[in-house]
Amino acid sequence: MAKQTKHTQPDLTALERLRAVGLRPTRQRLALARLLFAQGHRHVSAEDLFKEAMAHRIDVSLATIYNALHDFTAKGLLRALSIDSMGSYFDTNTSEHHHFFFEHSGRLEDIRKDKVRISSVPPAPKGAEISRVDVVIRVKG
Amino acid sequence: MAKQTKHTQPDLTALERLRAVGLRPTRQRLALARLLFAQGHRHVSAEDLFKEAMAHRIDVSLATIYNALHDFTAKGLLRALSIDSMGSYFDTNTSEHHHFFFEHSGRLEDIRKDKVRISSVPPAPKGAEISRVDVVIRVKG
DNA sequence: CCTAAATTTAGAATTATTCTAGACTGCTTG
DNA sequence: CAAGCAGTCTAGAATAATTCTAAATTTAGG
Repeated sequence: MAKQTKHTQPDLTALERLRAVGLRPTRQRLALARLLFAQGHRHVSAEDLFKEAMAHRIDVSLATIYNALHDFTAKGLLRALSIDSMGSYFDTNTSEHHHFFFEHSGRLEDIRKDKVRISSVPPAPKGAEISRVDVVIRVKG
Repeated sequence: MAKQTKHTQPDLTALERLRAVGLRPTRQRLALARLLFAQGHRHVSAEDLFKEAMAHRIDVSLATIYNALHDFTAKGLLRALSIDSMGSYFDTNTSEHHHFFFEHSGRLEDIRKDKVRISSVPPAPKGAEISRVDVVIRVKG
């Protein structure tokens, strides 16, 4: 129970996480980071996080939620997802992985990278470089 | 030049397409279908199509553009895409295929199905059924 | 033609997100 | 530790994409 990959560091405190990426550990960023990374991996929208913060009596504005989500994403603490229209989601799992998307509920579920084998992809168009391959398995039912 | 798959029927008129899926061929649906399916496969936003219609002196409201895009999608004439946040796109290619997504420009490019080989996917969660597997290859540069 | 049901439309309303400008705060320095 | 500045936070206005509403129009059928 000591092994950690580059992308899974459950033991880091919110403060350590912010310091590690060079984000100033302000009161609100610390509080939000604690909410986001306390539990296992999650997919949250700005509104979700805002409500959660309110429930925890954390006084933070919606604008700050957006700022923090974007800052965290820019620094690699989160990964932005946009699978269905209307609304972005942020994934606390920044490691390489894929998703199930439940069409009726809009819910997302992680799929471990090794569960999907992509044995061939086309070469990147000239001048371009592949930055990521995202697989979304849409399910109904 | 006679072969056609279920999903590629370049010779159909707009009228035939609408009739085939049971949509009433109104003046505006016909005009929009002509714009959408005249040329090769495309990725258009509501705003794109609206501007294109205006350029062609087609008098249609933006609300109707949205209605038509959604109706066409529901009937399988289009496929909805949402890869980056802000803005949905509609793909005139409804056959099984994937996409390149150019991160800096936001442009999409189709990838033929056979160019991507997915040799294993996880089983659908119990009670669910896989409806589609979407692969997006994000490229930068 | 006449009617009923479907469609279109202008404009208001919603929703998600970003922007603005001023107030506040964390960090560095003296 | 006080001072100051850059970075951050916030309320509220502003934008942008999309949906809704209710009325006017059009299509399909007899």
